[in-house]
Amino acid sequence: MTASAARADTRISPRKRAGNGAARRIDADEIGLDALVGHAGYAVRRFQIWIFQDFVKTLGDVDIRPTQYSVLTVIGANPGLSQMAVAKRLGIERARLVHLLDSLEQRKLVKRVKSKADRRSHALHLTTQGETALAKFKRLAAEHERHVEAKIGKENRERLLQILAGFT
Amino acid sequence: MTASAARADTRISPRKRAGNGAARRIDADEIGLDALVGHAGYAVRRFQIWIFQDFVKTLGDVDIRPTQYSVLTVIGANPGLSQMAVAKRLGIERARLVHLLDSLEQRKLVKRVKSKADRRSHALHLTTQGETALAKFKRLAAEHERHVEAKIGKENRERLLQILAGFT
DNA sequence: GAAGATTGTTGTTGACGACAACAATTGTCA
DNA sequence: TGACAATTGTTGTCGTCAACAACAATCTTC
Repeated sequence: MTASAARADTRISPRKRAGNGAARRIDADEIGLDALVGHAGYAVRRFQIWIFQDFVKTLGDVDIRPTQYSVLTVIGANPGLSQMAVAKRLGIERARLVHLLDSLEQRKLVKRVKSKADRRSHALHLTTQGETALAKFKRLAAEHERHVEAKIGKENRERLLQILAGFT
Repeated sequence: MTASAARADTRISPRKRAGNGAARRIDADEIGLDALVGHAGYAVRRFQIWIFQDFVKTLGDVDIRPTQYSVLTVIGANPGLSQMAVAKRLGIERARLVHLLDSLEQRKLVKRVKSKADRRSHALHLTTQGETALAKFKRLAAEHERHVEAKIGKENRERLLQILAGFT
């Protein structure tokens, strides 16, 4: 590929010409993205930021972040799992999970039970307090999910989940 | 919502029962996620991690990360933009953009030109070297995009871009 | 001309992914 | 059985990234 062939994508958009010294004020929404549009990664990143912020805001009162929620959900659905198993399932490094569990255990939502079968590992359980708390978190998470629906549309959300089902 | 109603989602899956002391070995792919499946944010996060890693790997030889690529693309398509304009357009904090541009300027891909019109701001331009480099980056990014197609399917990728078009 | 807003910069904080090293324990296999 | 390799939880470091806060220089507005 030659430089002139590349220049076809790189050429500045015709509707403006800022020049070297900057001329007039330019709004963010009139700046061309060119090749950036059409990149799945960029769209996904922006969407991920939006969805993340809405989750944090919606679960703000209970002070639960997405990763913490995923850990609680998996433990709640599979009591007795080891830290390794949870980390593998969620794609979290086991080193990172240590701090997450430290925090959740400090808040009395999770407890680490020394495993009889394998004395290296811990069996993870929700506390009673953790179970009732998780129930509340799930209600708030469902509310957040409705925000997503309102943003991209009900059918689009379901289609999205279907497309990305292989990554869960 | 009562606690018993919540327990319906929280109940452990019937096909295993780890108990409190851990019993047999459990593979990661047989751990139930329950409510986590059906959360758009979780699926998007996992997908975003995958796509990010593939981008970094595919553009590994030229040592360009997704954010750097987006900055170069926007500057290439809109020469003369201020740092504020680029930051706003890409949803990056202007404080963060400073370091990104420091790195790109050090690699002689971008130059900050003192603006005549507004002496507070810098007009951003690609260097000649930066333009030819960006052309190569775009070829590699296109290759990455083909990886995405191979992963989720051509039509699913296009559908995804369509659904998320509002966030770009 | 004074007051307020904007731009680029520096710094801090915290979440997060990646990696390396370590002790305790378990598994393997010669 | 005993030596060696693998696993588990932990600690630590490093770099990326979002979110703030503060600041000097400059522009805008009245």
